[in-house]
Amino acid sequence: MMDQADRPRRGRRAAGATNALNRDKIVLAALALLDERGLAAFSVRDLAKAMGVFPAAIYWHVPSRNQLLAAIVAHVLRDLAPPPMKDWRDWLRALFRRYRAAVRAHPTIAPLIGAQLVSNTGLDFAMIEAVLRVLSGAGFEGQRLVDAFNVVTAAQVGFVTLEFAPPPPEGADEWVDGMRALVGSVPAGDYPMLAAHMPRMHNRSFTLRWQNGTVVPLDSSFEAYVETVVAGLERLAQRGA
Amino acid sequence: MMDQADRPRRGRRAAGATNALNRDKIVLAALALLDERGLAAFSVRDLAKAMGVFPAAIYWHVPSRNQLLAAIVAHVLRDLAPPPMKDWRDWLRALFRRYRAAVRAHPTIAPLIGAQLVSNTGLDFAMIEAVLRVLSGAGFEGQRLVDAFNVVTAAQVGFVTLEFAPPPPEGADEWVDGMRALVGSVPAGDYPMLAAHMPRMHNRSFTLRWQNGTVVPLDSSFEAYVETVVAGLERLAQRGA
DNA sequence: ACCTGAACACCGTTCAAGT
DNA sequence: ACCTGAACACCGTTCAAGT
Repeated sequence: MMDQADRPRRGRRAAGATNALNRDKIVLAALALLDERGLAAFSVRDLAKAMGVFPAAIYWHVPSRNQLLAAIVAHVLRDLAPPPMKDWRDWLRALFRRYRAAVRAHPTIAPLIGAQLVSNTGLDFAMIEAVLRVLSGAGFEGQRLVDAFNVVTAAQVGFVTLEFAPPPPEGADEWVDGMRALVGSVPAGDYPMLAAHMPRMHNRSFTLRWQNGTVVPLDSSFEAYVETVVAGLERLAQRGA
Repeated sequence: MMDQADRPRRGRRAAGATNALNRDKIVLAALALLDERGLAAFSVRDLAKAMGVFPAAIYWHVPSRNQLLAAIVAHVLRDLAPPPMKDWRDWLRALFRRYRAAVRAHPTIAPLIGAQLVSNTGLDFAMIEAVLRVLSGAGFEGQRLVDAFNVVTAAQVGFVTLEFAPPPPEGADEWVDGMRALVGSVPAGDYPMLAAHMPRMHNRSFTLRWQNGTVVPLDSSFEAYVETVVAGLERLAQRGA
């Protein structure tokens, strides 16, 4: 959205000066730092240190920490649109799986996705167009098409955001132990369903786990989620005017 | 999960000393501050100031800022389980709508929901049991029941997290203007579907808006989302063994 | 144009000391 | 038991100054 990096470059920096700072390098270095240490530990100052530069240097290329994080998210989520397919259901399935794979490759960004309206640095017109076309092919029109677009976007984000929600800071063993104990101490009298299914649920379902999707992926649940959304949209399309 | 507030109270504080600090009062004051100024502006120090106390006083009742935020989320999301209903579809619809209403009442907490695994301060066994029972009544069993539980949990969070994602800090008028301009400048030749539907989408669909759900609620899309998930689960239940 | 060096106005959290 | 007062080790961001 037009920042310093878009200004014309008339500098006389020689072609060999490959160690110059720029926005892309900053984004990549920041992403590497995030992958390594997590979001909670990420700071512009540490990023500057890692790049061998003063903190203020970062701010010549990037307007703020928040916008930097938005740019990182946009980078991780670029090129998600699947190639054209015959069946719109398959295309949506592919989209959801690609999205999950992208976040899984950089799971520390998961909480950033719903964190800001500003994630539009991408504002991927091609992506939106592709989703609209596919949903149109499924039979949606007018406001119902717009609603279906919003459904797809929300569905894309929902499961994955939760699956890769960050665990407590390392060394919080008390929390892990407490969580295990709590989950292991469900009174079967009061909660028979929960007690009966606990072997399958403990550390393997939302709100009953102490590790996130990087350690314990919820593959079968994710596939059920994808099928739910696809089947639901199919039904919604049939109901249409 | 057992913190200072759970210790036995043997103090001789008189019954009239109603201005004493405690965990509940801190949670409520913090929530009020969040509602007022937003998450980005929230600090423990400001909270202490607002309560007429030194920052360190907060830390006698609450172990950390993060745990305080988790407690706030748990408070906002308490008592979400709808009363028993004849039709499991109606029960799920009611759950999703109640969840949205709860977040809508305190929208600044939206980004916190997927932000931590530690939101378990609640760990609402009753809620989990209710969802399991309802889904069991719908025909899910075993691992498929667990998957369906995860689908419901993820679906609950997905749309609402996006709908109420925080806007950029106030005074960022350049961003709003830029966003408007960008959304208004879609080349119809390259993106015909997008251009055709722009009147319905601009500021009213994800990634093409500059205000969030507190200002522009996406009611019809949310209802479509709910129907999608319910219909999808219905289909999934029928497919079952 | 791009970066240094230093400063400003904050943070969350800890800890000895008071009562 | 509960809070004060002060300190520690950080932050994001700005800005004059250098090259």
